[in-house]
Amino acid sequence: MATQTAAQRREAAKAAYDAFLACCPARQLLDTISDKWVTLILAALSDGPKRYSELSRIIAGVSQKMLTQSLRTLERDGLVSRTVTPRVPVRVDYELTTLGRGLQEIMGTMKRWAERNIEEVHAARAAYDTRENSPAGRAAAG
Amino acid sequence: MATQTAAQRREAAKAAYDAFLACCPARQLLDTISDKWVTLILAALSDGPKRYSELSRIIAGVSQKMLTQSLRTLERDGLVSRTVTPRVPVRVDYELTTLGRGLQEIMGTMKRWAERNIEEVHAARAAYDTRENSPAGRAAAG
DNA sequence: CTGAATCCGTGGCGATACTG
DNA sequence: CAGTATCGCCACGGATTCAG
Repeated sequence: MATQTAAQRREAAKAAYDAFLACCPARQLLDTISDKWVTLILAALSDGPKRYSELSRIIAGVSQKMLTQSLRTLERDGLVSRTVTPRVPVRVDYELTTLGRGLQEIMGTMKRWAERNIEEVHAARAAYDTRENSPAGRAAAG
Repeated sequence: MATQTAAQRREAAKAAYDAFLACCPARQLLDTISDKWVTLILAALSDGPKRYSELSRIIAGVSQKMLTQSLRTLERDGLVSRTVTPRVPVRVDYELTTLGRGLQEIMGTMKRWAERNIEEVHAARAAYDTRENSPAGRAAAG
């Protein structure tokens, strides 16, 4: 019998859960597109290839580090392609792959749902924030 | 004109971008569902209402803090409803709202896409990781 | 022009202890 | 049972600097 069932069992369950999540395709997808810069890069590339400096200018608020890092991840995942043209100042173009365009369609679906339902969410937030100050609001009915 | 065009212009652009993103419905949606625990809670509630302790047990790896915090956010956004039954030990049930079920459908769409395409992503990663060690791989064609 | 490497501040998250 | 409050860690992102 384990001397420390409580803490250790919980830890084991957590580890199992993490392992499950690490393998979960949906989780991996979310980890990708939940990145702020990734979504902006995909959007910026939606109307054709762009150079590194173009992306940097279009996305504006992004740091070099995050732009490069995000592009690397996207390239590694096969969502964008990277083309180097070795001129005097080197030129690098990034372009969506077929897989990347497929991902954009998913994001388009999400975008449409969000735009249809965001007002309801905002209304719910407003109602919640109002209710939190009134005492009887959160009491329940038996 | 401005003595510090470079840094300040960049800062202004960043602020404008942040403001835009703060209003972007798709961004808000992603901020919600990109949360690890939120997705698990929504999944756990997909087959009917659950009590706080049930959720805590089902999700296993979650801390009380994050479970409560995530549930509060979901409630505030109108995605789950919270019902308090004031017995001797208080009882609280959480249930998906109509809006929450709508969100689940979106997540189902994402899940299906992820499962269909995850192998291609993994293949791309494997190819990338292999290529990064070979010298000629990332050199370009002019 | 494109990118790698480094330092460092911030905040999210988990663990713990306490309450009604 | 269902939270709330507090603290510490550390991963993430930004700014900066160096390089090909």
